[in-house]
Amino acid sequence: MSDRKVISFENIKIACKSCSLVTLCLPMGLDPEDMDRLDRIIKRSRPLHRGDHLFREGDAFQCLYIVKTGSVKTYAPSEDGGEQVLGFHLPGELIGLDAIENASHNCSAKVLETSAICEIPFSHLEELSISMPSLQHQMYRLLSREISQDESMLTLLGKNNAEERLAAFLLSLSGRFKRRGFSPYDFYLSMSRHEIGNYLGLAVETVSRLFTRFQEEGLLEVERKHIQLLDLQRLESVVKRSSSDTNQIQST
Amino acid sequence: MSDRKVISFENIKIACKSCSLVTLCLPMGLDPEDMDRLDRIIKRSRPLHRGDHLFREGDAFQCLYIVKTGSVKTYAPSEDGGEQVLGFHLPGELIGLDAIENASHNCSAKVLETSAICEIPFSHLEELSISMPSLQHQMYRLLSREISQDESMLTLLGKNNAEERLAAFLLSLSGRFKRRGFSPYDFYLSMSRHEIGNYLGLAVETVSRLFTRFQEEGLLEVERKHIQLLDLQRLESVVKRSSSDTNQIQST
DNA sequence: CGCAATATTGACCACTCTCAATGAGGGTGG
DNA sequence: CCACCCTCATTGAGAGTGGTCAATATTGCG
Repeated sequence: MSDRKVISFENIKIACKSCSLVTLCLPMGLDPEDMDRLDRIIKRSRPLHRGDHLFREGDAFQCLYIVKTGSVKTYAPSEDGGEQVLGFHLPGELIGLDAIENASHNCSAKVLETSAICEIPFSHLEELSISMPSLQHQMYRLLSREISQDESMLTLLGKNNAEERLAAFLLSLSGRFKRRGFSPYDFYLSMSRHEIGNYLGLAVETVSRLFTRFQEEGLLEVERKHIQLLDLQRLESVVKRSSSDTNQIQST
Repeated sequence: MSDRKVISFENIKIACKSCSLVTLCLPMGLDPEDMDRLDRIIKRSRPLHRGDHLFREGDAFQCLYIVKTGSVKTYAPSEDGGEQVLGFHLPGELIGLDAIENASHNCSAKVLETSAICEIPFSHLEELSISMPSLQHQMYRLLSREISQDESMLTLLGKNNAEERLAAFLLSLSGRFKRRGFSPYDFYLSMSRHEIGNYLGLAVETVSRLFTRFQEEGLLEVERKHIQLLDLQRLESVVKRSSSDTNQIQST
């Protein structure tokens, strides 16, 4: 968040690519030449603005996307105009993995604020991964991680009450900002209360009330989109606390 | 699928393998030789019994598993003895994809009834996929499908009420049985009411009441574990109906 | 400046959970 | 083979969390 200033398209392009490389390669031991091959298939896109779509449900699947700056939400639209928010994607995060199976997107992706996004043509990536076992392995890992994340989200929605969900959500954002070198305590929510509620399976009003309550309890300070987490530890205890569920299944 | 009768271990082994091959290769155009290479890394396991674990949370990740006969549940245990059921796995379905990332399982898998399960050592599979692009592609697809499925589950938990969840659950089972050649109308639930409720984020009592109500409404007939779906169409309409949610987010 | 979208707050209500009691199977041991 | 026990399932009554509806800020944008 600090001193990064996007000056020209060329800068975006360079910054964008290196960011994507980090996401795709971090734990791999790629030699420089492979790195370069990978780099060459990553395309920058022009800066996108609030409301722009990366893709819509039903679009043919061409590319994976990596957020360089800004943020993106993915959501599943329903016939009647409603939607289920599936995720919020911050810098460094990959979008579109759920589209590989039927070669068409089954959710839509919309940018929440002015964002720089890299595109990676999947066919190229796949081809490249044939001759780069470490890239193939990394792809397996990225796909697998997505599954794990969805599973913990299932647990959140299945077992946790409203306050636990919101606390977990804030801690998730906090951790992801931290990992990317931003402040884990002080950040801006690029999504609306409505979208937060939708994502967490809660009504807007519930989200709003909880923000107020958390603030009263000294857990955080929130004003509009700006939020400061004052007590991460206590926030964590909110998540874990009432997981004292009676929903235990006896083994046989 | 029809006349397959498992008589001996040797038969199990053969049936088991071919089943796994179907799962792994169905949409691929594998030549016989590749098919054979793939076949050779698939291992049968001895028949497992109700309550046996395929793996537990924290176990080192070695194998993927494919259900040949029977059924398996995966679940995320929590410290306090509770758990979140993540899925029920029927014949032909793959288990363990979420473990690739950190090479250790982050959920447990327990068989619900006497079951035949195939093991596929992931390291072998991965190695094989290096020289078999179509296998690699199929792996990407399988992983991607898992993500899609989890996402639609997120929508179910986030937006749908109890009756919609149970109806969707039953229809999911129905469809999966049908695809495997079993009756989509008449089957046995190998999981308890408790486990169904846990999976759907509902209390046991709610599940029980809903079964009763669905029965009163003529949607189905249920006795203990045996269930007959009498009106798939009406069941579908139960799922779709009250998705007339007001939780719509205006585009900007 | 005014309208529209977003947030907040309150009152009320409903869906589902919790608690509790009863009933029905299924397995084990006498 | 039956009795007993334990788990699982069902049903009822009451309570609580969170949703719905509605009114009122507040903000942002044209």
